[in-house]
Amino acid sequence: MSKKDGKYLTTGEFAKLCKVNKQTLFYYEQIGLLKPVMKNKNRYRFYTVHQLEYFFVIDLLKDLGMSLNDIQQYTQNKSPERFLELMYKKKEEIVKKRQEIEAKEKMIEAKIALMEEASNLGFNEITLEQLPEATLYLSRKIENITDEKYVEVISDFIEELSESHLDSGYPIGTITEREQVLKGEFSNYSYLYIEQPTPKEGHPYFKAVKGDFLIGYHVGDENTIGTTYQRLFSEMERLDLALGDHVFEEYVYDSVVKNDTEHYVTKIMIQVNKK
Amino acid sequence: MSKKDGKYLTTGEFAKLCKVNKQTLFYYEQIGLLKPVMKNKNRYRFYTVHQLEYFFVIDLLKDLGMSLNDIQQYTQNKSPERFLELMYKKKEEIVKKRQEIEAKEKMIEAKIALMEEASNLGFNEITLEQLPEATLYLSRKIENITDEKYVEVISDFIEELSESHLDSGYPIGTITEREQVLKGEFSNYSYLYIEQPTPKEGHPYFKAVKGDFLIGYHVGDENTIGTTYQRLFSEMERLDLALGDHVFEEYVYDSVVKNDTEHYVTKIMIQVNKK
DNA sequence: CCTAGTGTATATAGTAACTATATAGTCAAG
DNA sequence: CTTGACTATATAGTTACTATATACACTAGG
Repeated sequence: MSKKDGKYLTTGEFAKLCKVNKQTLFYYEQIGLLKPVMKNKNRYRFYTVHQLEYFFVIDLLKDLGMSLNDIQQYTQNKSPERFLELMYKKKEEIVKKRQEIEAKEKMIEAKIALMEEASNLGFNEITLEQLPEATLYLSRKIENITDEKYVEVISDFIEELSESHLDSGYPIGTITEREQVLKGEFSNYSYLYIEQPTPKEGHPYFKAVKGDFLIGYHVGDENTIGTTYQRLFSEMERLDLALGDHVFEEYVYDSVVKNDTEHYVTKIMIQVNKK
Repeated sequence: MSKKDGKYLTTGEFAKLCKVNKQTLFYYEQIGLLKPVMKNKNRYRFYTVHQLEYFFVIDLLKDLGMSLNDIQQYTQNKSPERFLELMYKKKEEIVKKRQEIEAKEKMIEAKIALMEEASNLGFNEITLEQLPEATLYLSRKIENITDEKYVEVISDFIEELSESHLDSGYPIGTITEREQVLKGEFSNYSYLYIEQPTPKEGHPYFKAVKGDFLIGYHVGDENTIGTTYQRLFSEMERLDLALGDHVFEEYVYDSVVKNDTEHYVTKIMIQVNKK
């Protein structure tokens, strides 16, 4: 074979360079997506290095969510203009995709941070802490709301988080106002919130929190959260503290982490004033 | 229904927030991945907001290439420690994935740049240009090589490009040395190369190119490239230029762009010296 | 020259993760 | 009391592989 003929790659060699199964190449040939440049008398397939570049573009488009069928459609009727057009479109898509990946990276970092914090905790301790300023993105008000409205608000809130890329990976928490807490309506929340470690411009509903908080953990189902509140109130009295404007609740472990509700942990942060 | 009961989301509502098909939730339930917290007497499913966070984590893990089965395995036997461990691993993976996306973004940019350049060209013109310094990553020497060796070198080269993240999206070009060109062996290349617009540290095989080049385009199959070389040689004589050390060839349009080999375009860059 | 071992081929069946379709029960609004 | 928008189950189809079974081809060693 001449040098020129030697440029051909067998199916196995080609598959290895493409990092795919040989069968995949048969499949691509079958659907008319990528045919070997030639076959010898024994029907052995031969590919070229140029086809490798072809494959890489197919792989790129596939990665960007294009179906093999759509890719095939494109290859049937291709031209430099159409290719350029396609690349412009895909450029936009990949930028979006990169941003999504970055968001997910932050989400993982947030989960790690939360887990590391939680692993150092004794959930029986009650502590008095001065919390630094934090930026919270709030939902619409949900106090005394009807069931349908509640679902609507939650839906809108979550929708908005993902649309505005505000989903930080931190858990969704709840804010209860002093008034409801005094009435013992611990689950009659006023707002949902999510913490934003790196606040973004142009979102009006942010609220900064800062001040003294009495912090405790409720282990178990939400039904029994009243008992933990009582423990916290006793401690408040002992420390001569008055109930502040808000109480914050956050899930520390969610269902992803533990199987059984008995081990669910809710972090309760009661805003307090020194008498 | 009390406020507490109102926290439940129907399958449709939940699916919408998850941005998936309702059927997908049925499927997840079937494989034991995500069960609604309760069903009413009519077997209507009800989900909670906490399950939404659960779903997001499933979605994250899925995105990072974990199979539903593996995710299910994990959820069967989960603990804060295991979750943290998983997150550490996934953090590494997502960083890698982000880098891949970034590489592909660059690849698209490179393709766009090449296409835009090509669209402004008349392929019949021959021009004399002074090319700026460019960084090329070279393969091992392939001059007078055997067929098997040739395939091996190409494979190693491509392997290395992807492994070292050197695949810039620019086409793989060839370098032919003066000696072979004089003998008329235009396809007896000495090296393969790929251009690196943003060179990286720590890769020894780079070679910078700079100087005067006579540039022309061959339209059509590689077999007939000799005629275009003759045209270029005539032009060299007319301009009183001497053949320099190397000739570079690059595919301008590859098979991704055009269907027919008759329209394949090879850019030929002949290094020249003024006599 | 024979044979073992690796490669190639085709044909067909199986898989994962949906996705669509058909059929039927539920429920609130007019 | 019916209409329309929901819910349910069951089952079949789809995409993009992936594995298996069977047979032919090629190369190197005894």
